[in-house]
Amino acid sequence: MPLNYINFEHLQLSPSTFTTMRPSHDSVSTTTHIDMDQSRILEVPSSSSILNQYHPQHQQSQQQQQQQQIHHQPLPSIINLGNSNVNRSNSITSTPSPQPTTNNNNSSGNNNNCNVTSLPQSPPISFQNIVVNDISFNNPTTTEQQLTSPGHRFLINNRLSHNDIAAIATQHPNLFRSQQIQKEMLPPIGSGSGLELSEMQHQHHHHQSHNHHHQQNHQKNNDLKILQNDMIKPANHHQVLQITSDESLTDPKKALSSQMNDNCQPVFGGGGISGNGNGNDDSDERKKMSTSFEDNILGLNDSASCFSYPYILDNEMIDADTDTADLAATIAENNGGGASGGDCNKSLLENSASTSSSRNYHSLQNMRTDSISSMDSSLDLDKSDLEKEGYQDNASSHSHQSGSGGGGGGSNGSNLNSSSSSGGPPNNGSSNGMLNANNSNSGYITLIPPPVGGELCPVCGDKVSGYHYGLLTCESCKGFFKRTVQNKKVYTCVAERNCHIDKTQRKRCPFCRFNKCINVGMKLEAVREDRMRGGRNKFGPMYKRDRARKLQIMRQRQIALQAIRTTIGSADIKPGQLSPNSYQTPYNTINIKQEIQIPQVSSLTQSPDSSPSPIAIALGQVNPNTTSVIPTSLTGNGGVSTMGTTNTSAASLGGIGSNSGNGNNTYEHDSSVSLQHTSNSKICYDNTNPSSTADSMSSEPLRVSPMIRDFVQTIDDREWQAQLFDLLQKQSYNQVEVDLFELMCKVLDQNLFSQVDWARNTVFFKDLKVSTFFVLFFLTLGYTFGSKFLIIFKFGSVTSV
DNA sequence: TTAGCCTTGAGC
DNA sequence: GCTCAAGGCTAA
Repeated sequence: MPLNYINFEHLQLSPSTFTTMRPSHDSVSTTTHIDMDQSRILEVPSSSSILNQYHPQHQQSQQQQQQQQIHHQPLPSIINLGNSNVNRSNSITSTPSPQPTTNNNNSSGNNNNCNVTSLPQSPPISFQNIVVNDISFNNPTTTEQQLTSPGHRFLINNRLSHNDIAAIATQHPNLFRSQQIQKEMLPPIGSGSGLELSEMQHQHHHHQSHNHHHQQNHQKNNDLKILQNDMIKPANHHQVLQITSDESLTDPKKALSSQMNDNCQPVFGGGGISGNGNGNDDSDERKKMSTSFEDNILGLNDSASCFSYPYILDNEMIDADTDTADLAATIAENNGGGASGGDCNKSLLENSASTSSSRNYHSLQNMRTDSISSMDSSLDLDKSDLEKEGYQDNASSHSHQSGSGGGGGGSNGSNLNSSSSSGGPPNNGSSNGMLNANNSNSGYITLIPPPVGGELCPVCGDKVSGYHYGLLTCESCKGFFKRTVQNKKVYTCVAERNCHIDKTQRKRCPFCRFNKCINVGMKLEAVREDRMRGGRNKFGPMYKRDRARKLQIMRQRQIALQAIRTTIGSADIKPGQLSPNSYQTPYNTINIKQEIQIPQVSSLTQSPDSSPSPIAIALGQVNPNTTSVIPTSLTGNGGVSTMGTTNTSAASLGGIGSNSGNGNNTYEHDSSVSLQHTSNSKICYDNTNPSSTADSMSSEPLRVSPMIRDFVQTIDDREWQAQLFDLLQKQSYNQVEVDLFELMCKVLDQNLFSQVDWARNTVFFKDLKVSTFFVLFFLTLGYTFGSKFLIIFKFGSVTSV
């Protein structure tokens, strides 16, 4: 029996949609209007919101007044798009949280996370929630309708605590060479970049009826509505929504430039909202679930029926991300290729959050070269391979074993979860989750899997209990998400909608919690409209691939790390020298950790691991609002031009510079953000048009941080430098923030696998057993790459090498 | 309302 | 038959 899903595609706007729950306390509330004609978000007192709904003229009048009031304001962050399907004569009204009137630090652990808080003029950096704008893609076939789908912005919860950052700054001064950056890197307690969701408008769509069961359980709740448009209210009092021009819609770079302006804040306003009177009879008004990317491409289309739902979120972009990742995985698998580098063992990081399911994979895909492919194919182990070597997919078996008797030994002793669960730091050596160098006769290299139980919920940091609604979450967030969606609950944040959500505070602000759920990738459509129990849904294959992907990524990274270890010698690198004491993890904890903690981020062309890291953001490499690379320029010779700074968000974030010193930035080349324009049923992907990337790359100046620049400049190997440049160019085009360590790992991986591939096919090695081959190879590699490793560790603030 | 545990059932 | 991600139940 097909499962039924909530369909977010077809929404109807009705007065009831705009009914909202008022805050429990008496506070000032405002209403955000999105005037699709004027491309503005306006805020008026909420008391008029309903009136506006029934009296458009009144609303229009108010809008005009508001516009007059705010016209003097410089255009702030421009992010969102309306849906072309929406009758633009309709003004959409939402009731955001009350405007703060008093100052109350609410994210430092006090018990009231929703106290009214004043809005700072320039919100400080928060590493709790970072708005990441998704990257658009250059697809000339994208229709306007597709392009006017929700703006694709994301929040990533990188979960670097303030203490983390402080520790990093202390122990890795090289990462914080700029005093300004250091200053910015230490966010004031209680600060937080708000999170805002882009939303879209939908028209009510005629429903398709589907036969289904369990209709008796439908909850026909016409009163409770989730006004996710609450989320769209910018932190700034006078945010302006701008419907991006057609030009910007079709050109991600121009879209970017249209979205950035001098008043960029860590929080952006959202776009249009959708409403649904929800007067639908669920039994009759079934809707065909929107065709997801996976449905179209991967043939996973379920004949799901859905009911309309009053809130529209950016879930489809998350779908797109995941699905794209799936596609990428599929393509890679079909090509016999895999990925280089990849994730590290998550359980190394006791405090890490859950892993992005596909993030690293994408980066690996970007890294892949032909020379890697053959090697990848040899390393591309499927689940059966892993199990053959003693690995078990603990996501499914919850059994963690080291294979082949290597590592820490025993059936469970070597997995990192054991060390993690014991409260102590992970073991060093082969049992610490890195590659187990035990080369069995089969040629497989034993790896130690990342236990699901060791991962943390990306929403609250609690223990993950499994895949729930699209990603690994804890049981409580699963239930919370389910209750919210099923019951169409309306939440209101009485603070700034950027409440910190963790295990201890997750109850305090359901609005922000749900917001976070959405932004980390929980999928609304995974909640069954018909409440049917049991069974599987369409995400099953995605979960499966995600697991396999993680295993593969982890494995490849471990191989690379093992190469480093073999080359340099593990005795020379002590974990304590490589990571903050607070984590006691080997290798570059900072980057690995951040990489792990960044949850699913939607992307079509960018790799998920391209999400800006907190370090990078703090370093000014990216604009957390826009995923933009701070527009320093790197030429092929490593030249940098840092132009004048302005009061852009980048500058406010300690950015190195901007591309314009006139204070009137257009960010013409700072093409970090564009809206990922999709619609539920018409998702446009450009995976088949690599030329567009190449074309743009050739004309696009390279923008990287000074640290990256220095790194590249330091390399004396021209070939290697060229490779780096190529990578930077690709990532720059793809709006990918270039993380230093990630970059180094990628290059290292690329070189490693290239050399492995080369060596494997040489007359000297090809007849050797795999195990023997690796031993000899790594010895050779150590000689060849020695200097490069030194460079890497030098830049990784490892001074003892 | 939350969150831990239980039941269910499609997919393998 | 097993897995596991859905929804349901219920004590707190």
